[in-house]
Amino acid sequence: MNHLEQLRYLILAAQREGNRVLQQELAPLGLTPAQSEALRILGENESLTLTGLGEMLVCESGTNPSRLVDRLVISGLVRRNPGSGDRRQIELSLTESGREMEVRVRAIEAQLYELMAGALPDPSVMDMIRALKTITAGSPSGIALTRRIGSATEVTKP
Amino acid sequence: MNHLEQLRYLILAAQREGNRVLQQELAPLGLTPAQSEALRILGENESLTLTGLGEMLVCESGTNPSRLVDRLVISGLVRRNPGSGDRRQIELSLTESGREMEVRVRAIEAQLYELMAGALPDPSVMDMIRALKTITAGSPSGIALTRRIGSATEVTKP
DNA sequence: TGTCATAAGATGACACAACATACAATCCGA
DNA sequence: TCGGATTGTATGTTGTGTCATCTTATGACA
Repeated sequence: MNHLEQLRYLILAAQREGNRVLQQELAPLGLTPAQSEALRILGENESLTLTGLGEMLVCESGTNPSRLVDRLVISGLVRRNPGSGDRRQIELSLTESGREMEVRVRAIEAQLYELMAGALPDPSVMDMIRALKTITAGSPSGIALTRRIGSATEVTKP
Repeated sequence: MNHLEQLRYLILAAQREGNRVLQQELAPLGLTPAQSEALRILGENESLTLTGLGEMLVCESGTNPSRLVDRLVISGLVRRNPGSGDRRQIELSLTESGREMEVRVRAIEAQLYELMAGALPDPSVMDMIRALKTITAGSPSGIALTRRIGSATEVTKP
């Protein structure tokens, strides 16, 4: 098996493992990893539209996350508000319960990152980030992530 | 967004992007990436059982790939043979058409690896492999990959 | 040898993930 | 301003991906 093939499968395996761990921790909250990603994004961005959310989701990049939001609405974590202005749009916002859940999600993710920090030395992390950025540059998921990072730094800026 | 969070999403994005490219190339053959992985494994291992195949699949690690095989059988690429010995088992083998398809899949994967080679310098690949191995060590997908690499080297050995 | 735990495979259920299509609201150019 | 293109959302379809459960065959042990 050549090195690049091995790398491809290792990336798949790492993704699966991260998801598996996250899923185990999120299950008691009745959440899936995809739902938690949406919650985090909605926690950081006030009144996104459905398309706006879809453009920041790394999972489900490309299509609109209508059904993902359906389940969050059913769970009482998200509200669909009629768009101000354009009547085709909806504006998404976290409910009170959704905001509480988002805090718990953050704590669970922090646990995962501690686990990763224990397994990976810092410089190795920076190297991987650089390499993976070149791989994903220009791809739908890569663009989604860039948009998301962009919006996150906006929030932390003064 | 902290570095490990970014790494987690980059791994997800890289996996999605690899899948997307592969899917585009495989679609004309009527195959999905998961199906192509199974074909490749069955091409390298004679008369695996369903569980045996499942233990080498990085995608779908954990459960048995009964339904994945269903579709390959329907497409006429794989045969389910009654197990010799244990009557609960089935033994999987590629049909003639399956063997041809597996050759074409190999060519398509080779294209993808050329694409990756163009984007990633060699030492960076080796670094990532080392880092990702530590992340996936002991996980179901990581174990599946180890098993698969093990069986592949067996084949190329004298 | 009878019985009970275990293993292989199939299948039901639910949630993605990616494609396509449908429908209504908006936009834009003649 | 009218009519067609475009956009935002919803939904149908197919194929995973994961968990749970079922059936049958095997194995182990009293």
